[in-house]
Amino acid sequence: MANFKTLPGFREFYPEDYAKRKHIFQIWRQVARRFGFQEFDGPVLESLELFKAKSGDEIESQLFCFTDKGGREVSLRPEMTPTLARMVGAKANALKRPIKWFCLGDNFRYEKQQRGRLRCFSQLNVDILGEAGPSADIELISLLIDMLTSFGLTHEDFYIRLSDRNMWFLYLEALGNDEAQVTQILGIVDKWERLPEDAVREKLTGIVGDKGRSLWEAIDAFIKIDSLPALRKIFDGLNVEGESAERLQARLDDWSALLGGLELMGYKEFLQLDLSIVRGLAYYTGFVFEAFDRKGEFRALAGGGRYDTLVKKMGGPDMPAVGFGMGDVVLGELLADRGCMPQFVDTVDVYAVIGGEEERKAALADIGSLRQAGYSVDYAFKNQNFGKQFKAASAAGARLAVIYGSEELEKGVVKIRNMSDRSEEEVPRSHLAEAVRSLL
RNA sequence: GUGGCUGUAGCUCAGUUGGUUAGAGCAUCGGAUUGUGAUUCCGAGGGCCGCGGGUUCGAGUCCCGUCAGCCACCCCA
Repeated sequence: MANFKTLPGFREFYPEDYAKRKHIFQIWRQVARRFGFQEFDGPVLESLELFKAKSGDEIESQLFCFTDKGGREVSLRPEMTPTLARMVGAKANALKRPIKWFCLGDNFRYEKQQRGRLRCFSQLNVDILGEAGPSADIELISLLIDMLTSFGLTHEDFYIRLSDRNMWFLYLEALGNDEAQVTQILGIVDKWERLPEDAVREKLTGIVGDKGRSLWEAIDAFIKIDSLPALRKIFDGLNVEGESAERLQARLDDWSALLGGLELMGYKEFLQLDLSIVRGLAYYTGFVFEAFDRKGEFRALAGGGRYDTLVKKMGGPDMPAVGFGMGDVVLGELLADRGCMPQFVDTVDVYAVIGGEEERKAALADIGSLRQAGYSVDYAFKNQNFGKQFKAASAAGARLAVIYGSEELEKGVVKIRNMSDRSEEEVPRSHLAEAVRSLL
């Protein structure tokens, strides 16, 4: 026995834990459907190449991958996006736009586990494909906020940090950097807070030479921007002209639309413009966002953004896309911390309290009927005194106890006890189902 | 993958400078209690002290290794 432990990073769900996960899944599904998204799923096991194609060869060290019996290099899925991109790409011409899909399933990453990070976790993915404008981003971010508030969280518990890789490109190119340099610089921006300042300056100098010093100042100023007016202002100081000026203006208009739309929907207090978010891997192409708890005690709750070029890269047609992922692990920790987790495992409607062996016959007959009528009913397998049975009824969360005592059965009745207010009434056994229905 | 800390019952923890058969509370089960959810009382089960090796007359205790967990890195799709 003692030798058969769960593998590191894999969880077992005892009923109490399962109830918590089920609660999370229920809200995820409920809100996604409220927003008109359709649920899909793909294979848990895919070819290793699929994930390498999206993220590069280096990803292999973090994949739960192996060679199968047919000699195929395969991997448990670390995320849904490549599968989604393939599925959408394969039927792109037949699918109604916009494509609004979500998926809920287990994902696997071969990493050393820590709090908030396991090797197997459930993740919700929500994506909109086929819409390039900010309406899709608005829809997705409002869905994310609505989902978190549906768990009982408020703007005092979490917020969304909004950023934009496009804006970074416009800014850094206006400062005279080419595309390759910008990509490298964004890799440093991602680590801006975590690396010591000297190390950051050194890396910048490595990319742009003597301009490293002024570039550091410029990036530091850009990261500190926390409002749209401040963003406009910083570009005023740079003489952006011609085609770049047009792209800049269009992008600023997108920002107005995004923030304006989310404010109209009542989500202003959840939003924070924060350009320090660029998100690690380089396939994000526009708005990016992450949800965090306000106190900063936990890892990111959710993260996502635009990936307008990925579907094509994965073999499909040109297809703008935006999506986010949210795992059950960090969310579950935050919900528990804020008292937003359900207290009880599944409960029953009725608990039958049985006086003895003779009474059991009548009870079993009625229990069968009640169950067929759709009520959940539980009862003790062995004869026990009433006190124990009421205790068990209470522990089972029963709303009603139906009492089968010799006195009642002689009169052809049973006693129904309302477990919450302890009131009791006698009803004829022939009318039990109706009585239960009216009391529940 | 690297480093630090921690492993005793299902849970929370005691366990003396190394010394007899490893304890408590909670939880579980049984009983007091075959007509009502509380309280109380009595009792029971439950441990290769993470695992392996070493030192010693003797190891839960000291040493080494290993595994697992936590924390910080790396990474975070």
